[in-house]
Amino acid sequence: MPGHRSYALLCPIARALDHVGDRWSLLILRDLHAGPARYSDLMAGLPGIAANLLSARLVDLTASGMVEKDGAGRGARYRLTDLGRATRPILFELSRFGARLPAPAEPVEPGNRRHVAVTLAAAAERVAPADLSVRAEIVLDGQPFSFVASRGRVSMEEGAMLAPPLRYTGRYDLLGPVVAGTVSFADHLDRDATLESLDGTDAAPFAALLAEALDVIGGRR
Amino acid sequence: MPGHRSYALLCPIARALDHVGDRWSLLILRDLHAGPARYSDLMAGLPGIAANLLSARLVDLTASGMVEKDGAGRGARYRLTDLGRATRPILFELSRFGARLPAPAEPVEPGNRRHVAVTLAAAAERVAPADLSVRAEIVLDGQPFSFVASRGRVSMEEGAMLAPPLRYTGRYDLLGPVVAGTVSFADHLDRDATLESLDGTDAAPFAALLAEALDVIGGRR
DNA sequence: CGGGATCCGTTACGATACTG
DNA sequence: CAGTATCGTAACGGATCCCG
Repeated sequence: MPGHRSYALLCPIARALDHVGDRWSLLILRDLHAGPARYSDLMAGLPGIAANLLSARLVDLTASGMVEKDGAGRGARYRLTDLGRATRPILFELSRFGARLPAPAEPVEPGNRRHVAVTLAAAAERVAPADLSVRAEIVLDGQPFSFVASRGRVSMEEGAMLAPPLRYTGRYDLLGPVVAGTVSFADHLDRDATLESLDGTDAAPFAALLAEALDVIGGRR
Repeated sequence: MPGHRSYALLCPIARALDHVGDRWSLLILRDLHAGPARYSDLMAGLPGIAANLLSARLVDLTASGMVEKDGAGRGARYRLTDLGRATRPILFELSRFGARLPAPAEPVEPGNRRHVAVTLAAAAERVAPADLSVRAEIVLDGQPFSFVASRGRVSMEEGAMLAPPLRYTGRYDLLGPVVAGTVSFADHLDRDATLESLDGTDAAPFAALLAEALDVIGGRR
């Protein structure tokens, strides 16, 4: 709510946009869905944002009760509250819609891969069987995430996993054709990525879950 | 894409926001989900928007392929394309999130009730059995909508229905407590609204669908 | 050096007035 | 009725500076 430029309508959509509709707000939330982050982590994931804007948005989101600040000074971290986590379906649907749109001519490279976490976790949760339990590390362009599915819930947070049973290693840009449906996930695993079992666990259920999640993102399920 | 201030990122969320993230864009789409509308209809549903902004947004949304213009001059109408209709899940999730937030102190009254259509239709579709067929007129604050559920799909468009089998008549503001869960839908029908069968059709399935849809909006399902 | 705050030129927004 | 034109104001974006 910067400068109190509010829609002030009865409609819940307008109310939501009063809190998350400002420029950068949803992208900041997107990054925070990958776990707590420092100011500079967020800067790295949001190419083009001005420092004052990031500050202002973090203040706004905190005032709205969606973000909390842990600590102060050098090691301060921002994390989502429960209300902030409730934005996941919004981000997920934005992601599905965005997948239908043509890619921009000159994409800027973000400095990290945090942005994939929301989309992939939410998509996987749409198709995860309630009786499936998976722990796996996902490494994208060298950046590790810990992926956990359990009782129909899926989370994906930035950071290496302790003793992961499974590990997917690949490049973010090579997932694009899989999402678009022009390359099958099986072919992707053959040619462009690796999926290893580190303790003998069967990798097939995890692979199937990823394949279905990418179908969801691509709008094929 | 006003002034081409684009996020230009690889992330599909950023790509989506490049097309629908500008101020007013999602609220314009929201109104158009209730059916084609003239310029002045949209102005009435968007209190506070400036005329030049509405013009500019309609141009942007048309350029993005989400909106089409029918006719020219006095009777021109704007309508959603298939791509524009694909924004419904985004609006629906925004609506569910907005329902969790405190209502603004001084809500401005919009000049029409078009904004309810997306939310109610999307919510009803979440719970509509595939074998349920319902045609009903919904009149909110005197404004009629035609509500149709069939084969698991639900639509709700502004405008009176031809020979409706059922008719719900009520006030928008009195639905708030039902969404919030403080008043049951049954009590709402008893005290605050009317539900009539105009040709002997059983109103119960329609009532049950509405009740469940309001639960969905309120986050209880 | 990370985590911001300050300053300033540019861009978008919002209100009103005006035109076909 | 359906917009366009104008203009003051507010927000954004980049750079620089400050503070621990």
